[in-house]
Amino acid sequence: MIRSVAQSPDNPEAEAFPSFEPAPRVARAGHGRVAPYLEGLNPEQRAAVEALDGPVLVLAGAGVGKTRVLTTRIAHLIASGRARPHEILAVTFTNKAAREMRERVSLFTGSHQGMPWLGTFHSIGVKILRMHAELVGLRPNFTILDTDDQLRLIKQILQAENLDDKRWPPRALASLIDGWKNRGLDPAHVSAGESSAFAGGRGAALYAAYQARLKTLNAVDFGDLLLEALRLFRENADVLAAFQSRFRYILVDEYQDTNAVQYLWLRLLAQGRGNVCCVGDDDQSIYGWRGADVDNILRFEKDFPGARVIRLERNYRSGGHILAVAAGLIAHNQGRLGKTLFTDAPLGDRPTVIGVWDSQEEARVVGDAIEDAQRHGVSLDDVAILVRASSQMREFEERFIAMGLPYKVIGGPRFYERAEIRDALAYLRCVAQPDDDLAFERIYNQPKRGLGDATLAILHEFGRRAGVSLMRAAQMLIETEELKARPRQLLRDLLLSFDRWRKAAEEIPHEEAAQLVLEESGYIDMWKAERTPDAAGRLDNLKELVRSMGGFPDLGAFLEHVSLVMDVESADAGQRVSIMTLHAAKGLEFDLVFLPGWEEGLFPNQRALDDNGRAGLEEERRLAYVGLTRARRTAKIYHAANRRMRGLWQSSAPSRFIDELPPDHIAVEETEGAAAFGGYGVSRFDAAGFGGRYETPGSRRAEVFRQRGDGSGFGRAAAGRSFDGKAVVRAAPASGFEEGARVFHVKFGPGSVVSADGPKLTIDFDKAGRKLVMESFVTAEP
DNA sequence: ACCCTCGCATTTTTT
DNA sequence: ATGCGAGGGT
Repeated sequence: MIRSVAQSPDNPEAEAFPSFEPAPRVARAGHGRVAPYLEGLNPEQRAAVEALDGPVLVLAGAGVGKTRVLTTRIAHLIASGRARPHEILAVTFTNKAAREMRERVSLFTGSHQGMPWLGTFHSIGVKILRMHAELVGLRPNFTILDTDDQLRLIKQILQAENLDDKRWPPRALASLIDGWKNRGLDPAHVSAGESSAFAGGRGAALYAAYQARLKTLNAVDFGDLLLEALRLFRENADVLAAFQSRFRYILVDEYQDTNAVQYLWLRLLAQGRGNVCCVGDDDQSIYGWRGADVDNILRFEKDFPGARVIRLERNYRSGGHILAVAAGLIAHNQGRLGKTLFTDAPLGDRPTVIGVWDSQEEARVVGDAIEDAQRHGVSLDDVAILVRASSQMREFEERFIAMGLPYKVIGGPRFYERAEIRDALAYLRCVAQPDDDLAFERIYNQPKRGLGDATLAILHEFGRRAGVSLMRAAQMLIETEELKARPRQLLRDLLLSFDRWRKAAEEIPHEEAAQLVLEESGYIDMWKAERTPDAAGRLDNLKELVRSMGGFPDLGAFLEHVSLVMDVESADAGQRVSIMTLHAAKGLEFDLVFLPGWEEGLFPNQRALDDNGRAGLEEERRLAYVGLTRARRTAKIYHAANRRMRGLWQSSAPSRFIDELPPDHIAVEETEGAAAFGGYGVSRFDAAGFGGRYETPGSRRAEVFRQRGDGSGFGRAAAGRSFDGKAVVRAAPASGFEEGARVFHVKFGPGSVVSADGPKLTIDFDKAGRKLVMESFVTAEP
């Protein structure tokens, strides 16, 4: 609810966030005076900072100063003498969040005092596993496989089992294993029922084979970083006890995103001192599809009896209308902890719902709106387009290129996932860890050096029987007659090179060694010789890779960083509009937010509904909530009556979420294209005998669902009103017009057809000039 | 070893 | 539509 609309001059967030410098001096708390870092917190924030002991759940809605509370809490723990930095465990999900927290904590504590146990779940998992690797059957220098390696390994296992990879795709097994690991299941605990989901009941056995293979490779995948850490604690009470007493205080960020393993792992640790503080927002739980379990946060008070729950509901980001709309929408979800954002800020702009004719018009009007905002002094950096699916991005990109509007796409393919970077890293891995078979396989004939599958098969076979890695197998085989002369020589050359590179790595700075490896191996030359347009970019990436190694003490540290971080910070110059998915937008904020594609099927996404029923719908709704709450000043929602999906045009109904927005807080607009259609086009259809159905979005949706006959559970009456007459949805009549045909358009008058593209006609109108119009608006000239 | 064609899927993504 | 991967042909 909007509690007050008076403008507050002392918005603590607005003042304290951008200007943290100079770093507040850490004063001793508890001398009667309030420690300076506590000043400027609102009462709830302050309660969340000061409730140090016992379990605490901080329900932090969007834009309530969550990060500030977390970092201040850490500062308070240290300043009050409750814990020293190395006695605090602070976990986040993303590297970005960890980095941000580390930076802000260091402003309080002074940069010399690091927080060794502040990091992502995975990085902390690695750290703990390296300390006790042997207890889970690994050597301390184990390698961390990325998804690519993981998949290739699974492929090999399926091949060894003679499974048809058409029928049983490796990807499917990979995601099953991933899911099992997310839920804390090792192969022995996978139920027969679940196991039957793959290769006729062999799922669990294949999982076991995969785990065994990882162990022989001395490797772990991402899931293991959590699962093995859990196993370590479960099977070694002494190790667990040591960590329980080490971590006097535990903080968890984004608790709503935790999965089962993370939860179990945390719970074990928290059972020690009991000082666990989880911060999260059940309304922003949008990662259920990758194992996050909202129930963890919903169950917190049960899991941790006597837990204190603190709600942060004072929002410092958005105007009152935006918050009211977001609140009205999310209120349609059941199973929430319940929390309503409010603000002292003015009501501000009403979120606008805009109906457009099709996705091209959508891109056009969004582009125009951005240019308009730009003219009014809005920086492009403060503008974002948040889409449900990345396939929606293309149309915006095309339009923005055409109009010369600078943009950036957030969350495309990541740096360390590029093929050339993976290849280069594979070389470095082979240098650092000669037994890294997956790395060796990747580069042993890359660039082409005449070593083919046949030789590799021999190495595999020999290595397997001798129980040694591929590199060692190669070393042994070049001494014998097993291999034909030519491959033997080629292999010998390669091994000699690696010996040389390893020596170099010890003697010269590692980035120079890396450069040497990439040059001498012919890898750089391979790309230089390639004359495809993207080769230059790849060479740049390789340069960037080598350059980025400079910041690390040695090759091993660099490789560890890479496997955990998987991305580099990119510095980009100039103002740009951001285009990203709603998922990628979580945690960000913009003055002006565009939310296109609010149509049934796309958003809420049909697949989410089909796969997960009401839970899926509610997660979609949370996604909508996340999108709306990104906006500081203005949110614009679009729905198109027609959209090209998978190559063909489909008509679509406005999203049910639009009906759920509180009508008093939104504004409704429609563009000419949509208006003409819904407006006086209808009577023409009637006259023309098309039997034009005049429908509300709601009735149309009802019909769509009736036809579909699904049971996804959307019987609930729409809470809002519908926007009558705004978007009539109809399939385009089938008949066509010949090129050159004389036609009459309700708005543009007479003209001649130039060309047709499906239901869209390009027409030279006698008076209005050339226009692209929908066929359904024209009739043959009388 | 390379190229071409065919078939297939196509929500969201971190570590 | 489009792009990616596998498989087959040259």
